[in-house]
Amino acid sequence: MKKIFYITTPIYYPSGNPHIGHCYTTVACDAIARYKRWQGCDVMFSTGTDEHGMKIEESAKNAGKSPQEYVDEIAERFKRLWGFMNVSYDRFIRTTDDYHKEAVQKIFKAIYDKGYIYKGEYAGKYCVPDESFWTESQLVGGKCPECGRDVIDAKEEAYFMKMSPFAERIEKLLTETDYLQPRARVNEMVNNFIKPGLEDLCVSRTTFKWGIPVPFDPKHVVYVWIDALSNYITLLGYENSEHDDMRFWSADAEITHMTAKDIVRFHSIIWIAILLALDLPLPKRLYSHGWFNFEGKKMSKSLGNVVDPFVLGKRYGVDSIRYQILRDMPFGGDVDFSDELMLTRINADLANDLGNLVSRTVAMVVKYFGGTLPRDRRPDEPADSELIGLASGLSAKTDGLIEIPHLSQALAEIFAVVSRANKYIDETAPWILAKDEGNKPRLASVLYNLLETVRICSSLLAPFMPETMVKVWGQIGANAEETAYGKAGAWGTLPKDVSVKKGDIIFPRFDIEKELAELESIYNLP
RNA sequence: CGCGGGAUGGAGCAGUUCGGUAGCUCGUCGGGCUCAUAACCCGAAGGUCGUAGGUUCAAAUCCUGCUCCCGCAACCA
Repeated sequence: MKKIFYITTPIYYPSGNPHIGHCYTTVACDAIARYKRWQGCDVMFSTGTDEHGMKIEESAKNAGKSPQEYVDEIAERFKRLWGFMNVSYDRFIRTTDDYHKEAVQKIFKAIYDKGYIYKGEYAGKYCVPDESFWTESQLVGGKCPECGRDVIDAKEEAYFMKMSPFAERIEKLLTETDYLQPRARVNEMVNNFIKPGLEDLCVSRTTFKWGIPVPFDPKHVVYVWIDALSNYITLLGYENSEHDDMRFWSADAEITHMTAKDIVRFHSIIWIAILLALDLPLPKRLYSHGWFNFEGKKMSKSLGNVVDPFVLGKRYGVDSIRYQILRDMPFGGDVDFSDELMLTRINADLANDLGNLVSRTVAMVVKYFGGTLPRDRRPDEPADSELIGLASGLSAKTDGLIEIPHLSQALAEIFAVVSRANKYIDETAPWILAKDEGNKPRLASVLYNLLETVRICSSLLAPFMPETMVKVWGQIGANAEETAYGKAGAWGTLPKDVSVKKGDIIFPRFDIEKELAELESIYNLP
């Protein structure tokens, strides 16, 4: 039976335009989803937008639009970006989708009927003119963060979900399994939230209307938790007839959530409580990655340093951007993003190492053999064995790293082999072999070994850079069958008399100084 | 004493679990090569691993104090 694999991005809050951070999470999921499909798994890859709440209501009002018009526009922008970035999601959920709203009401009711939800009072700081509740930590200098005026202590009726029945099982999941990755976050969650005692969770509000009404008490709307987190199951068909894919949320499914570190709490505590309340299986892994900081500072719109993925993708190529963000985001921590770092990475790895390797290999097959290798061969065990060993053992390594998922390291392993291949060219010096007709069989072996190495590396890179790797295959004469998962570890897959085809430069090299100046002027446009 | 993470050659990072000659990429300098995208290959310089102590035959790694940076602190990917 095929392995069932489900991977999710968070559903993004469309209070602004999507940026490089959204791109990272989504492209990482995309690479994993593509890799899993390539391995032959039954894959579901989901993303979407979280469209309810007070902020949306307000942003819409400020823009002079209805909330629905407003979110329609922004959801469209997210979809456009994912299309542009070649994100192969299977399903895009919007929390304003009818089937989702219907299912959330049923979920809310179900948890209520089990006795886990009760009516109580929400106490907080209230700004009278803005009609908004704030938490202590949201206040700016003790004042309303929106308008800067004084706030008062106030209470409102609200529904709460009990957390204590689940605390022990949540703690066990975090401390005794590999669910939450990286491990360092486990302490953060346990020490900050579980040890002090989980507070019951406010799951409804009455101060705004833009949300899903509580079915048995419609002056309340369902607050973010049950609404947004449930997307992971409603999009599979839970409590609705729109979809029928609950096999992805079964005990047989390998369920992976990917999020940035800021929403770890929601996925490691609240979401687990909801699932336990519903008696549903628990996901296998929550991978939380760090942030992109822009030259040391956190990205934010107010600092004006939000990186626009459309600009970068158009200028440098979508695959190059995909590669750079996945390669430079290490496991766990934050990373500094800068245009210079990005261009350096693209030049060094993609243009100089990989692109140039393809280019020089293909050029030699054309130059020395007219584009088609002869069948006569002379292998040389000692000289070839290291390269062949590394290349044919590569997929076993990346398989393991994708599993964890250490994407940056997986890419590093692949590029170590690319580098080894470049070195192999120097060691074997094909241009010298070419001078002696008697060495032609040896020369053919060398070039074949290079083509095979490129075939394996490009197959493994295809989930990360889907568009350009197809171009590579066109040049080295590889077809779909030869780049299949089963052939990634099989040396000698290309036909002996393989034909290559020279093509355009796959990854052009950029003049960094010039590009930095150009980008500067683009970003400084009014 | 709210919780957690970090500080490693000019830049960006790995190594810290379980102590044993300090590693990678970029940059710099020198050399090689000419198949290739001014690419590729080889070599070199450059670090008292934030700081002060402690444990040990031996500490980037373990322990203690301190300094600085960052995140979280109940809706920021």
